[in-house]
Amino acid sequence: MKNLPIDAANADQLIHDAKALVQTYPKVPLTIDCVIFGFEENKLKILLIKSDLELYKGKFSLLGDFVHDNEELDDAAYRILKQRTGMGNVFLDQVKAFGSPARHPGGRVITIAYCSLLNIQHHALNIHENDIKWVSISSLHEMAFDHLEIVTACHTWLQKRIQEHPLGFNLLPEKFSLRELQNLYEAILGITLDRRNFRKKFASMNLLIDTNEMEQDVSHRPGKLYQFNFEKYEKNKRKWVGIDF
Amino acid sequence: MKNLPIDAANADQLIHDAKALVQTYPKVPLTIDCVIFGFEENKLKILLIKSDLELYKGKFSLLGDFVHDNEELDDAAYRILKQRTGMGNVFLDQVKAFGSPARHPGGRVITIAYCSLLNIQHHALNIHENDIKWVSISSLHEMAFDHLEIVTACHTWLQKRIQEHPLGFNLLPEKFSLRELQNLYEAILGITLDRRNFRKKFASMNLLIDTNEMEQDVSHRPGKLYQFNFEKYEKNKRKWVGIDF
DNA sequence: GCAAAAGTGTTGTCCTTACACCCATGC
DNA sequence: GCATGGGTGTAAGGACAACACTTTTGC
Repeated sequence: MKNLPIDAANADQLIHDAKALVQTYPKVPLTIDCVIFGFEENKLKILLIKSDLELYKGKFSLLGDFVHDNEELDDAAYRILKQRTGMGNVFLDQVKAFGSPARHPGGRVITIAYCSLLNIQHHALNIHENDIKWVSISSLHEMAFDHLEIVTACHTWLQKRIQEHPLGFNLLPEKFSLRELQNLYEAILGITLDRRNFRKKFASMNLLIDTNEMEQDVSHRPGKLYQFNFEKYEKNKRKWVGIDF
Repeated sequence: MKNLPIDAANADQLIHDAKALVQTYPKVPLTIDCVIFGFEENKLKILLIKSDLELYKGKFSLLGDFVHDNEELDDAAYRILKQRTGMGNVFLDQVKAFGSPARHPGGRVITIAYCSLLNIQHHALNIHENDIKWVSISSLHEMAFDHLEIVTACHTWLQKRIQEHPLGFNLLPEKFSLRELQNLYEAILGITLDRRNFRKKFASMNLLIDTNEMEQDVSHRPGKLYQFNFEKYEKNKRKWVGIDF
């Protein structure tokens, strides 16, 4: 189907009409909240800040901000992440919108939750502010607003995604041992895995590059260090078909 | 951690402060768009309306509306669905928020896409309006706004979900033949499946109830009709662990 | 009797699971 | 030499993929 060309004056009029229409729409405040995951001491952690709202004094809150005018949602999430951590080029994905009318005591605020994964030990990571902390997810029982619900949703999302996509490597140093990788999976999924089968599984994928380096400063036999072959993974992504529920 | 009780006057003050804060937040229009899937003539279809915006005259648009004050997002999606189809108690799930500044020609409008599955032949389905149509998803190449992108995201979402959860039954009559079920999977996934393996797969799940009824009015050997055992499924949901990418 | 789809089983391959012992290193 | 975790192989069972013929019904 081809449309006839619309002359410029008419197009202007139509856009003017569209703008007038949008003016009549009700408006709500819109924020982004980032659930920033890290992995440290074999624990899954999130980057949190003490709530700046007096009403939630002492409680932890997610890192968030409004979405600016003319800013893409993804860009807003990146901006928040960069402002708070100093790191760019980080894994980030939208998870879910939360918009319960009562979720903010000051009136309705819609928030879109983004999930981010980064390596806590990364050199570029740069957390100035005093009251920003890495908090173990298992120790979180209370948070400001509905942020515990948001964290739970993101954790569930992560548990699922990490089994289907090689996200977990974003939480590890560039070079890591198989033990670290397994600890990561066990921490996120909350289960224990058979070591031999775990190693066989990753060996059979042929997506780990042997760096010919070994762990340093460990008080036992050092393990080999690997890198994940993102390039190869991208080329051979599996087409996933299999009914299973 | 226990907090000391806060006296009522102080609490009022804090809430007042919170409200004052939220007043300062920038606001944007917020809508919900519903991608309503149906299955008819062995094709996956979506319920669409001709755009009411002059600028997109003749193009199809998703069914959407603003979110009302004090309305849960999920409730808003249900409201839109009910208004347009007459059906309640329908599968509905949030898929993704779309908020590109340029997605609406009249200015920034955030929309949250919801995905719904219903049975086109269901008696309660009640579509009055003339310009609302079931459109085959494979015939969609152009839509108003960014709605084609939204539809694509929902289709991808559905392809994934239908393999992991028994959603597909929402698109079929209560009683259905295995052939219909297979056609549904093939249409949604865009692949062909081995008939014997497909039947074996569902037989081994033990989640189909044999109704002892047969297809009527078919010009060949009639097939058995089954119902899905939602109750049993809910009881025995599999705990899904398996790294695979 | 013919067209059209229903219904059914077997085999080989692959993946997953369960499980136990020796090895390298630091102390 | 001992503690700690690294590294490896095998066998059994289960799931999946490939594949062809007979049966029932409408016309």
